[in-house]
Amino acid sequence: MYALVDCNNFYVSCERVFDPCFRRVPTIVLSNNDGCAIARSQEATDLGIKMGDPLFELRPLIDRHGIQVRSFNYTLYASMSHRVQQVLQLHAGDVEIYSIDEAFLDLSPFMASDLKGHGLRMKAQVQQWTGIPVGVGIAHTKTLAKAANHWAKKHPDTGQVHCFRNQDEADDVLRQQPVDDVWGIGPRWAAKLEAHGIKTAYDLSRMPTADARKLMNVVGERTVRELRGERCGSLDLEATTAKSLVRSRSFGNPVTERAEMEAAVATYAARACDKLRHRGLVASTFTVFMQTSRFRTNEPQRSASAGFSVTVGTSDTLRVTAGALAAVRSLWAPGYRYAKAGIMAAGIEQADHRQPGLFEPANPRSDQLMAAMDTINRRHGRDTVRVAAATLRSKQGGWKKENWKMKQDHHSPQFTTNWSELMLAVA
DNA sequence: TCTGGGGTCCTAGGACCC
DNA sequence: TCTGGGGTCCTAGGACCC
Repeated sequence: MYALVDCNNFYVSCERVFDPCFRRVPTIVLSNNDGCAIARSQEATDLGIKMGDPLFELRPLIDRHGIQVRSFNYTLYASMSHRVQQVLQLHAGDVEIYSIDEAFLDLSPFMASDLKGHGLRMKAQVQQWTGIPVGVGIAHTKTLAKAANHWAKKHPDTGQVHCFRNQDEADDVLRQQPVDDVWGIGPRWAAKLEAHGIKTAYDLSRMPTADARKLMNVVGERTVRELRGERCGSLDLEATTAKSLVRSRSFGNPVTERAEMEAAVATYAARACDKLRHRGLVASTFTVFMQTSRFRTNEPQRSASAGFSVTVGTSDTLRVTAGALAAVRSLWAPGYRYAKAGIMAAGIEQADHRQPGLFEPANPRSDQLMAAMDTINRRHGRDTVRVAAATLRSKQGGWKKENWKMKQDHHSPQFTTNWSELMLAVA
């Protein structure tokens, strides 16, 4: 049997652990750039706030109800996620970390015990040790465990833990679950399925596999089989290296000057290279993209991308920045208000497995330079040394304000990872 | 005025190989 | 009059996830 454990309103819950006075106050956490609400407390959901609602539309509601607002604090959430994972390890054979707030557990070592009771004890311990509330779904396939979890969250009488002991118990719930709530069924497929008269998860589970394959693809077919209790996926325990890596941000203010775009893209290129080196990886294809805001429909729109490849994988910030800047210059078209840009790295492989080029000898000086830069920045803080292209000089010779940088006006402290931001108790 | 970021997998079609 | 069979790799587009 598998358990799917998922944290309730995870980002909001993280904020509340360290801000207990706001436990009953409606609270939202914003996306990067303070753009829209991506996590809501139950009280905020009850006020009608939806996932993805833009902040500026919520202003009146925020003022009227004293809604607590927080900027995205990834460092805090990642740290809390790690704590939750450590507790889960104690209650499972194997644990697959599925996302920052979800994990699949192998419960086979506990099959002799009452699994619902096991789930309740696990939930209580996560709550007590980390302060994070979780929901638990238990079933014999991953897709059904997701469905059980969904049910548990919607029905408080379950204690937020629900177990399908057999297929009949699963079917009872699937009959009441809309098809678009099924894990793996997104809005497009849901619309197609509903057009074919398939409205509930149970309807979907009864669909002939050949039809499922035709209407969706092999992924959709697997979902149908899993709903019937046929196991198609097991726990994914291997730490695979990512196949691509993206660094991109929406701008705090629209970018209209090429120099600003160059500084922004150079910054993202450096961040992407930092990440590659941190993971011991190199990449051979880089794609730079820039786009206007699709929401500003009365303005001219543009979305453009251009890339470059290297024969031997690299994570050298200088080299990638040079290529990225050339891409920006080739793509740049004036007269637009750009809202976002970024860089994608692909063709990723382990740095120490990289295939050397016949005409391109290894460059130890590049590795040494990057290592020195990383050491300095680790000790003295990010960007202590950086590529000049990532900065803007004013005419007076000083640094120019970086208007493109994202907004974060409601940032909470890094309670768990930064000595200078620890909570202070005054007796 | 203001609307997130970072991933994965599958399929079809085209180019190429022997 | 008649012109093969069996592959791989790459890319773009479309779907999904959190």
